[in-house]
Amino acid sequence: MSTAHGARARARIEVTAAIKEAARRQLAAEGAAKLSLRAVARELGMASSALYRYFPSRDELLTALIIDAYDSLGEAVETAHAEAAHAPPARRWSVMWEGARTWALGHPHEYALIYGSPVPGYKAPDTTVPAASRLAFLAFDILRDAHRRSVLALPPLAAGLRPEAERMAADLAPDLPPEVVAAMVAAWAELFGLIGFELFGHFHRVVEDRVGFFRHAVDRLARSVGLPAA
Amino acid sequence: MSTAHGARARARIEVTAAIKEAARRQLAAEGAAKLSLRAVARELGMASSALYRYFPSRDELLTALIIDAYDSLGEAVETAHAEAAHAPPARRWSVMWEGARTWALGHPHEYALIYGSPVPGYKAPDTTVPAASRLAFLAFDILRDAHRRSVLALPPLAAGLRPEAERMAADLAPDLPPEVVAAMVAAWAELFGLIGFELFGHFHRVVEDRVGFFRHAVDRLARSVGLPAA
DNA sequence: CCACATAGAGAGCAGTGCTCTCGAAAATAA
DNA sequence: TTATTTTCGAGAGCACTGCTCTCTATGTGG
Repeated sequence: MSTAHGARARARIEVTAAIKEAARRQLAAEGAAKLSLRAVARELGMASSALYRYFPSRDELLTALIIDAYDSLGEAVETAHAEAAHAPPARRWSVMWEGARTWALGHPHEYALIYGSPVPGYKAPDTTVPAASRLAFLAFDILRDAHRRSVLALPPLAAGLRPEAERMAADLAPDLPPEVVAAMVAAWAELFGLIGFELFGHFHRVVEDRVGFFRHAVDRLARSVGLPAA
Repeated sequence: MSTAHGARARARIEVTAAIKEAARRQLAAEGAAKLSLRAVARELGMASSALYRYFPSRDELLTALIIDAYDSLGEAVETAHAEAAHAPPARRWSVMWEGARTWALGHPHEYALIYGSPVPGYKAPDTTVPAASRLAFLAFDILRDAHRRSVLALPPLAAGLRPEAERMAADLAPDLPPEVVAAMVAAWAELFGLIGFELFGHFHRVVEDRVGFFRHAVDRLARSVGLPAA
């Protein structure tokens, strides 16, 4: 068991959680750039040096918050999707991406942390990969459902890209057609492009009906990955 | 004339340019987070306080760099596009977006500055708008060309989004069909989603053939805005 | 019980953005 | 030309940052 070897181990995970909680509050309020270890320590009433017993550096704390943000997004999307879990694939697709957008609008700084510019130098530690994959897994699950129901069309695929598409399919979803997997990866990036543009102000004075615009794009991208019209 | 009222005014713009140049070097080398006014001053051999005669704050310096980055991107894309200026619209479309991607890969930190997460609090000053619009202008120009040649198809448009599309068209490109304008805005965000994902490492271990993948997406998005196949 | 590992405090270092004052130099007015 | 005002740069200083030490209590495993 990794739980409660004693009062000390228990205290450690409690303090770790408290640090992350305070840091997350600060992150949500001021953004990653202004997240200060000293301020976190101050809020918790402890010396700033003591914080280094739990996180060896500011970047490590940020990495922990990044993983949490991925999980938070994944959980929010899964929750939003749950009530449409038995709906047709196209509907599930819409619901999941609208869930993603809603989470992003509600957690702009967390979103910026994971899908904006990488904060420190350049490392995206491999530890973030599993948390980051939750969304993609759900999307592939929806596509698999459509495939099973034989309502999944094959998106066009340039001949030159076929080997790459087959490689991606083998890695990500061997039971789906390569055309679909390649289209899905593109749609994935494009959807976060839409969300990011809205969130970071690039639609300022350009798009007014944000909800309608996003919904329309989600629909179009659904067809681009082979899903039938909603 | 705003030029050279005297040696003083001339010196001022020279020093201003030198500051921006040093700052840009530091930005390209270390990223926006590590851009330090004191380091810039040190590099120029002047007191850090003297720098405040030229830029009232670090954020103002960053804003200046943001505008420069937009201009740099716009110029790079226009230059790349120039040699295909008389090619068919679909070819011009491909060339311009590949130019955008190339610039982004060559200037990752500048790209992060303008299309990544907004750096300070949240303001995207209106002064950045004209520089930021150069790309969109070029894209609309290409679409206008296709429209004039009668090779521009009408993308599908949900009935509910028509008013919004008409509003966008009136604002951005009154001589283009609303369906095209709406599709173009979406494609614009989606293309930067693709570029950003590649640049920020989200395609790590997912997409290998980055060039082919991007090219394919650009082609697909060309058709999504009504351009004929290349 | 005791040696050991651990958590926390406090001081301190090098760095940051930014503000202030003060002297020199340039531009302008008389 | 002389006098005045504006501008520029330097230096000191403030409050803050991340991070590294050393030192002292305090739980923990043998």
